[in-house]
Amino acid sequence: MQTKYAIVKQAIKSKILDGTYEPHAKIPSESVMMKQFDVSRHTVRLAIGELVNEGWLYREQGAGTFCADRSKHQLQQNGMQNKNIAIVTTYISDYIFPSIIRGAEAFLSEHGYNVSLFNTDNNHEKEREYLERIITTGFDGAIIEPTKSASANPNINYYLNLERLQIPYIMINAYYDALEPFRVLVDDERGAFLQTEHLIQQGHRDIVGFFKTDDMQGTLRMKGYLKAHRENKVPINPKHIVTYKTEEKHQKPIHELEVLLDQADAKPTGLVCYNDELAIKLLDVLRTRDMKVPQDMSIVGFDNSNLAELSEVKLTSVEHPKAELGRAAGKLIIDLIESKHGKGSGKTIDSVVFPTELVTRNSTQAIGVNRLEKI
Amino acid sequence: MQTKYAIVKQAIKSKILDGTYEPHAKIPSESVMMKQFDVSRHTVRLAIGELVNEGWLYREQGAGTFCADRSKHQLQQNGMQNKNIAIVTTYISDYIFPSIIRGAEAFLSEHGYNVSLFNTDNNHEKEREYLERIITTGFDGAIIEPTKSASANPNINYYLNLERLQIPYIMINAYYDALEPFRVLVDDERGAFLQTEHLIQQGHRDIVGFFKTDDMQGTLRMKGYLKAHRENKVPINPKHIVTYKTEEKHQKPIHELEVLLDQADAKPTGLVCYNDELAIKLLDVLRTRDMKVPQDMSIVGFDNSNLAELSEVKLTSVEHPKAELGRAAGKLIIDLIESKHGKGSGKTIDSVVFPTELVTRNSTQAIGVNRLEKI
DNA sequence: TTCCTTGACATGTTCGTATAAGTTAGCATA
DNA sequence: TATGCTAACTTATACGAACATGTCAAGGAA
Repeated sequence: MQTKYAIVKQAIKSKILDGTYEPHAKIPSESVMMKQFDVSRHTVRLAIGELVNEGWLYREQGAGTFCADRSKHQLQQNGMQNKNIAIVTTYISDYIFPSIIRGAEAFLSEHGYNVSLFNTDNNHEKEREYLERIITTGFDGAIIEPTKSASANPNINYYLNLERLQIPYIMINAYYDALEPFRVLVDDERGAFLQTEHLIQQGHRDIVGFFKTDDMQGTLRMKGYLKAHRENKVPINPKHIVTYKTEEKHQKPIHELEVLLDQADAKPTGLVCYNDELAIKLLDVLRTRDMKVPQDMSIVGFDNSNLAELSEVKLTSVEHPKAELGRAAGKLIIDLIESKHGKGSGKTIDSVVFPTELVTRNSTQAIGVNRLEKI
Repeated sequence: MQTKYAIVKQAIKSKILDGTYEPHAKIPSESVMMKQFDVSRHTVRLAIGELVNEGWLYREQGAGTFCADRSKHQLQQNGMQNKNIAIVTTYISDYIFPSIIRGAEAFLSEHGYNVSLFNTDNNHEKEREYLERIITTGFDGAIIEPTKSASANPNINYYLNLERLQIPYIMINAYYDALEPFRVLVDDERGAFLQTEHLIQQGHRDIVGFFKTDDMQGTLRMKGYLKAHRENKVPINPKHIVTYKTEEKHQKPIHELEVLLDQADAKPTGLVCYNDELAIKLLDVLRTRDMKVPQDMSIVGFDNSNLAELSEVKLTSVEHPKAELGRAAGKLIIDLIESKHGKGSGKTIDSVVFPTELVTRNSTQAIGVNRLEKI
């Protein structure tokens, strides 16, 4: 879509889908749109004309153009009679996401639902596009991993419109606080608390924490890291907190670690990592400097992914239920859909928070042992 | 009807109905009509535009406007409401499959298709269940990774039924020979040939090949392994071919390697692996025996997955296009769907075979170096 | 109060013009 | 003969202007 009329058309359609224009409400006149979009009337008419043809709007000469009421026809118009559920995630092919999706797919398939996948690349624009598609295609429910969950979401109207249209949705891994959605999560704060306390109990004092802070998980994990220090009365060196955004994940943490290793004072002896993916990357940095893990440095990962056991250094990590989380999400969305139809009215439906526990392997070591070996 | 564009519209419609304009015949160009009816081009376009919307005509930029074939119009109304494509794979969450799916999802999403996922767990029963679902739900096309592609498929009737119902499908990674489907593949035989020849050229003679032989890829890769020996006139020790089935992948190859390492004669110096996943597992076996890679043993993987660079030993491996393969599959199925509706009738549609190449890293070494270091 | 006029504003129709982009046939080149 | 390029023709997009026609509510006339 790069033509002007297509842009105008999309803008109008979006406002219909996110509920700005309610059924039978009048939309701005052609001349108003002309100024708004800075295009000629012809272009506006072309855009509106197509939307009228597609049934989104209707015109009344002399009165204006109005939003059509699609709710009555929606069921018949869209051919998907069967049970369909959309899964919207940030990165379907990376890291632990395939396992989560697999868990949900398995459960939903068993119960006769088709699963459609949408990948946002952590991009709000794409998220919006897919929410539009979910509304127009007539899905029965959606499992959504929020995009950039630490910041406010510009698509909040779409979620509210989902509620108005009675399409159940749940969020996994994180959620937008303002919506208070049903959700399936891991106890991230507690997980990071365990990561950090594990190192503190082994005598580490200079512990660097690496956190991706554009999503909710990262900020909660940072909170857990801080809490572990506070409760154990270990002072925190502000330099030892490294935050980064998704776009920076390939460079910034690596660079920051190298800076920290180069400095003379308060050299870190332990690393708390946002996830295993990062831990493996940092491991590579240490390898190039001939630092041995765990003798010279302890590392704790998060998610207990398959990466944790692949390398010669098996990572101590925090368990992430992955497939079970996916299953739980599948179960929750089905419960919501069926309770909507009054089938399982007796059930209590609740969000799920998985507890976390530490899986100890050989990437961490008490700091005393470290010293003994050096002597 | 007294407006000018209505008069023009009616005049054109009459000529369609009385047969002056036959189906697929070109109608006079806009500029000709301008003169004929003595109206502006805009008026002509308005008249034609409405007829296009009503399905009487279709326009092709650069070529002209043509009379539609109304006889086929009814078919389209039944099937084509939403654009839905099914992807059926053996293991959606493991290894390189997420990347392949991601590639296909990206391409299909860009082109307005919804992607539904089905996971067979390499199980014919499940495959059958999903094929039924694809037929009954009314998908527009399917991308299928065949289950146990080395053996005959009990669901062949379902595939034939797809053809009868004119639901296009393609196969990826492997295919059932009897069906001769459109397909997107990697040149597996050539890939394994490169793996093996690489070791032979470095002086290795006792090369063990590990192949999963319940799918087509494994049998083709074994063929490439044999061919490389034959063409380079290196005799093959039958003990040095290890075959296994999917269910055995966690035990049998590991066990067989240990047996081979324990025996006295013809000790292997190189390992050709079915894929990187196996290579990493075998690497762990060598670690427990304190054998060093590549000094004591050379290993070649297949697929150039992300596993290849994670460990301290970076794997030499054969490139697998993964995401590009997914994209190509997406493109192929869209071409098939659209050619069915007569849109891109001119295109030539063909299966795709990606060439393979070896990516050399430090898991392989010339055998001469090996001996020198030992002395 | 009721009815009618009227002006503001909405969409509907029609003209004109310009540039962009895709298709095709035929010409020129190898 | 085959290939590549160009020119001519087609529809696609976009701007601007003018006038027609239908709606509606405010305000004056009956």
